[in-house]
Amino acid sequence: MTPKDPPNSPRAPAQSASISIATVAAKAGVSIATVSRVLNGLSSKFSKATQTKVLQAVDELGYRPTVAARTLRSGQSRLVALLASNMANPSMASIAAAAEVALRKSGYVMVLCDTHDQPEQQDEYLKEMGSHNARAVVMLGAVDSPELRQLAKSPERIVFVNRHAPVPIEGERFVGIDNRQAVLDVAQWMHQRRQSPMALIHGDVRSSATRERVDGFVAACKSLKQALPRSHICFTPGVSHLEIGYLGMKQLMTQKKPPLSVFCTSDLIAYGAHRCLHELHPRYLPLITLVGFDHSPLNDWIAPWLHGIRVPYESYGQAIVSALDSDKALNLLLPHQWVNARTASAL
Amino acid sequence: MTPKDPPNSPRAPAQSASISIATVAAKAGVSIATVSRVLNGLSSKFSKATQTKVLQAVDELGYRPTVAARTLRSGQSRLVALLASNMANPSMASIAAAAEVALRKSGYVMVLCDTHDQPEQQDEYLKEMGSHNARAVVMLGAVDSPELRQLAKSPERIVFVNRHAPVPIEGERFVGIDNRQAVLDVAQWMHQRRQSPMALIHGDVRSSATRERVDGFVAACKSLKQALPRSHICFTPGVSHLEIGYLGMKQLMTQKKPPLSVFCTSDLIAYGAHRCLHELHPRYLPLITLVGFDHSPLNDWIAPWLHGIRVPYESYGQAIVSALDSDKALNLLLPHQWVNARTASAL
DNA sequence: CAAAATTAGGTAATCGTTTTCCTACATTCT
DNA sequence: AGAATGTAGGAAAACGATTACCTAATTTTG
Repeated sequence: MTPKDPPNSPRAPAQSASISIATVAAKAGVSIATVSRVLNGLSSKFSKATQTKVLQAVDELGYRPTVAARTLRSGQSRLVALLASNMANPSMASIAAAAEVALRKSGYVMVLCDTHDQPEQQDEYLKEMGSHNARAVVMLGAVDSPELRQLAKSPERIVFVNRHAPVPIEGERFVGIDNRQAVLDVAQWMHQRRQSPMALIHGDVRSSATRERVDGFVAACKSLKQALPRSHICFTPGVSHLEIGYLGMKQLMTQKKPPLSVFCTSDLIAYGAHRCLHELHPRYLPLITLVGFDHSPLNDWIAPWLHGIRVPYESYGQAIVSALDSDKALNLLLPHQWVNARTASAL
Repeated sequence: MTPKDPPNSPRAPAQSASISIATVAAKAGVSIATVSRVLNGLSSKFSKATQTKVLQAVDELGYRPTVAARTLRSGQSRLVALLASNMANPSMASIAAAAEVALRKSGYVMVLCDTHDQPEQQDEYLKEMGSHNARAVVMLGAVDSPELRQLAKSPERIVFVNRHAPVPIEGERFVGIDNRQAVLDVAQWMHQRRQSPMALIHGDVRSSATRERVDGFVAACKSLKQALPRSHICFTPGVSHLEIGYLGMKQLMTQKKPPLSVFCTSDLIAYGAHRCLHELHPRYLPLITLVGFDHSPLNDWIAPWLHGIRVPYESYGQAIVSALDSDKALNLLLPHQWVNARTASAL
């Protein structure tokens, strides 16, 4: 037997005098349970005097509850995962930034994940968040996947942003804008300018947001009796939005009558279209009106030639929190806004 | 005594058949401890046969360990916090995206926090991450604060990116580029073009990265015998980089001899300078060479007129992980690159 | 004024892991 | 052959909170 106990008993890994709820309880002269109740605001369970004592002890010790213990016991955490389909897109980054601030203000902690629009990645993250007991998942561009369908059974734990759920789910919490109204605004504005022919370059319609914009724009043109031939609707699958814009514009310029105004379903597409004109058809640059969709704050600085719909990304944060805390289905459509280009001619 | 036990024992809150390590142990016919050992790769503690049994049970049940329990017991988590000083800056967003991918690949989970460059916010986040037992904190633009000094005592738990620690700390893990060499490259390039006079618009020098760029550029000019009068060095405190650029350029254009080439210590500053020229002095636009610093991928599309240093943000992710896993101080300087503007004249 | 209800707070079980002891063989060394 | 070492795995003690249950004192009610 070796009962000799060396002076340094390295039982705790590296626990430098970690203060737990027990420390607080001892200092305040109450039980652990009482401390917990005070901290969780379980009123009618403690007196004013006790509360003061406890809070003072907490303050003096600089105590903060261990998240892991709380999560383990209660089965709930303050973690909220934001699954974005593509963080390279500035509009997603804007939403992520806004969400982070708003979630933080409501006491949540945001975990950022980039799914790259791939179901496998998305599932991996969803599982991961499950084992973290995440309070909820904010889907910023969801794709269909097994885990998502599984999770959809508790819709209060998902918020869909911009893009609707890939399969209809009951009790969906949604945050976005009224795409159909927005593209109607666009079509009317373009129609009034009488810059025919018009054209459309769009992204992948598997995204509900893009689908709404495309369908809505086509329908609006029809109802305005504004021509929009098939040849003037462009989409290139499998490439980035920037390239979709570039290739789309390139194709449009081969038409007999090149368009005088082009609606792009995202700003990135419009950037691409602009680059194409700039590189290949600089003389057309001042003649062709480009209309985008998103209008990130950076546009004013680096794309002053771009008209478009401004999506109020800065208010998405609060909206996401509202959707999260809602106890029933919610379809939160935030107000969009038409924005004229700052410079008349293309830069 | 009340030994009557009603059929429904609602002890567990809402635990819909949650499978724990015990479930796996039962299914595999081994003890809980063994399952844990297999899962954690504690070899020489189980046989090949047992391993197979356990892994099969895990697979069949789709078991995933509860993170909270693991964290609580071991005192360590896989959480890594990324504290960014300003997520609205695209270069920060790039780094965040790259870091997320690399951290994920190494089994970490990234939590994103925006400190807005404020010490109080930073401290709040640092405390929060403490109570989450975060494995480490990645400081993307640190400011001095009490908690940071506290945390600096365990330097293996911090990685500084781009901006060095506000106070010198022993064993600092750093990831960035060689700013002095980069601005030397810039100065030489500008000098060779003989587009005098030259000017400099810079950001807040409280950031070590900016300070290195400013000092380095001034020193390089001196050693090249290239004039750079005081009046051609601009900085406006308290506003965004975009505005720093705008106001700086505006001021420069009031000089007797306006500069023909301007170095901006960040791309955003260059954007601002460009907007100023475009709005107020369009005729100078083709004459003045703008040089930026960062060169986000978007530049090729929307700022083809901009020269500058390309910072390899996409490789920051791996570098951050290396710094994190390093057992000693580390100063990781990634290779930068000079990039010419894609278009000769300003767009 | 007795019964009922409310308030205040302590005790101990519990969440799901990891990890420290053990024990029991099997193998290798002297 | 006996001792030492190594391998395989079980039992049970943590980790630090939350919360169900209980008791006792106080207040309200009929």
